[in-house]
Amino acid sequence: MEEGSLNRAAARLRVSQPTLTRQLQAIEQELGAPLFERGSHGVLPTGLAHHLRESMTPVIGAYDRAWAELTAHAHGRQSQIRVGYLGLSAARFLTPVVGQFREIHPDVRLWLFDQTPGEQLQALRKGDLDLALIGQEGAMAGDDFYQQRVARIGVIAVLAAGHPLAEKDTISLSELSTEGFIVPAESAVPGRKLWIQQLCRKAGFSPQWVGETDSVTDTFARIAAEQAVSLLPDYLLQTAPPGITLMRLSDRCAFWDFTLLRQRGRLAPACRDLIRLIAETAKAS
Amino acid sequence: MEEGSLNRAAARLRVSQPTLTRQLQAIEQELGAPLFERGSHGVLPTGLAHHLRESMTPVIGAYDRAWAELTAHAHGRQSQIRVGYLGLSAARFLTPVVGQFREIHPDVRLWLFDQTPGEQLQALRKGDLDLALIGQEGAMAGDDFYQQRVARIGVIAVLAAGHPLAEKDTISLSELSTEGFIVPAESAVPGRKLWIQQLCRKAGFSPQWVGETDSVTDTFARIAAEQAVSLLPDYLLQTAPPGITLMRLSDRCAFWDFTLLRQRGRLAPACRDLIRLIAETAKAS
DNA sequence: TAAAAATACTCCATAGGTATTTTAT
DNA sequence: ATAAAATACCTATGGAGTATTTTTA
Repeated sequence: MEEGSLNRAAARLRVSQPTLTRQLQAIEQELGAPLFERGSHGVLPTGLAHHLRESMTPVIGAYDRAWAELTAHAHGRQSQIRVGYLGLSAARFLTPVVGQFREIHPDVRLWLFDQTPGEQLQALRKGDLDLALIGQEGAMAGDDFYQQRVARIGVIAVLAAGHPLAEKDTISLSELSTEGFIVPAESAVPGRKLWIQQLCRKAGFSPQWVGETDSVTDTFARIAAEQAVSLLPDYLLQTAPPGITLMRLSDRCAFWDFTLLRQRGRLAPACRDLIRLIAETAKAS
Repeated sequence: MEEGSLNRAAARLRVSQPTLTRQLQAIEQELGAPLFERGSHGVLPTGLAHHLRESMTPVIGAYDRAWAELTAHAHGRQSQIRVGYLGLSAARFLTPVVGQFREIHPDVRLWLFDQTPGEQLQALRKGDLDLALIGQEGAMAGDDFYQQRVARIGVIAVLAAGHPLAEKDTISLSELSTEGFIVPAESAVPGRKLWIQQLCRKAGFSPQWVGETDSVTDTFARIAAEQAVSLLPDYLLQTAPPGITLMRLSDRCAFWDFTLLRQRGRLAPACRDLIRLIAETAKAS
């Protein structure tokens, strides 16, 4: 269209004139109507040619931009990192890190998403997250993602305030062997039930399940109401609501691992730095 | 990504597994980073693969929609017709046609653009119009577009109200041979000057130019001020402002052709119908 | 008749298939 | 040991080039 001549256009495109003729004929045949009218003066565009240019130019532009973004990403120059975290817990590691990271990589945008472990895993699987700061539940991800332990923390027992054991100074896991356990639903906190099960087995008993809940709040409510018990990582120690007693377990083998999951594939420098900062902060705390 | 296995994906895509492996390797090499991690369990997508899908899906969608629109157009099923017209004149032909057209093709959207002849030609060249309802200026388009005469109308002389000739009952072109002519600029009304020149030559003289203007209003103003003259198509007969006298020329060979220009290429049925309606209306008037 | 596009014909690159090997669990 | 991906090797199609013919102003 710009040259008005297949010969000139072919020269500009570095192909021979017959080649361009054939390419044009192929498109015209596929479309079912001519794109140019030919004459001894050259070629003149039809209305269809104008429409083709009008509608395809933005598509090609979008493709080029997308491809450029992809190659940049592939070469480790990514413009954003999306991190999922568990509001109640990870803020402890994450908050101080954000500022440090911004200093090292001011041009990389950091997105933080406060999500339940279940949501984090789902987001990782959809590709909506690059990193997930997840708890013990990370083990559930199996080999779907790269894992790295960030910190190992203690375990607390959740008891109704009026529970006999709540009077004691310390508590060990085996003392809970006859209690009824309540766990969050698998969809909300995948692997929590399994983790409790494994802890109890190490303590020599098998837990007795009396119910599933949808949230931490709900768990507390039912424990208070039904005199049941549960186990939690100890970052929740300060959050006991009225009617609930939280007690650190004395067992040395009872722990909870803070895990960082990341998308498979090459690790971009910016992402590597972020992970390093998080790990250092976690180790220090 | 959906199958989690090159074998299954290859089966779904109706190609062999080695073919898919090679295609994947080609893209990975071009990108510079792997899209999948391979194992004896199948393949698992990297973050890059998620990004690729995320960014390319809308591009492919846009391409498919654009191509569908183009093939529809190529097969004569166009969803719109864009018509440029000269407000002062073409409304006469166009207004009654719009309603009739809507009855025949209720699904085809009609866009009407009030433009000067110069703008119309430019829009046609850019592909922004499908049809242009243009005056004598259409002849200037040469062979760039398909032409069709719609109506042949008379010519009027433009005189200052106090001009000696303005007193007469009729006027012929040859009586203007000693007058000074004013024409709109070539950019605004291409070919107007040439048309007047040819008319005068038929009447046996060569016009004397005394100026160029930017618009019809401007032309009237300068004619009134400088006692100059000009020629116009007779659809402007009723529009004489104060201080200006418009008189129909008696010469039978002085006429002005109303021309319809259309984009090159196949004529869609809807467009053909529209042109037919315009031609019929013009003939009747 | 001259400029431009279309065709004829040839060649080679590449995409695809089959058979086989390598790898990882 | 088995399932899955990678490789080796071969074939055929299609895209590109050169030389030539056809077309039209």
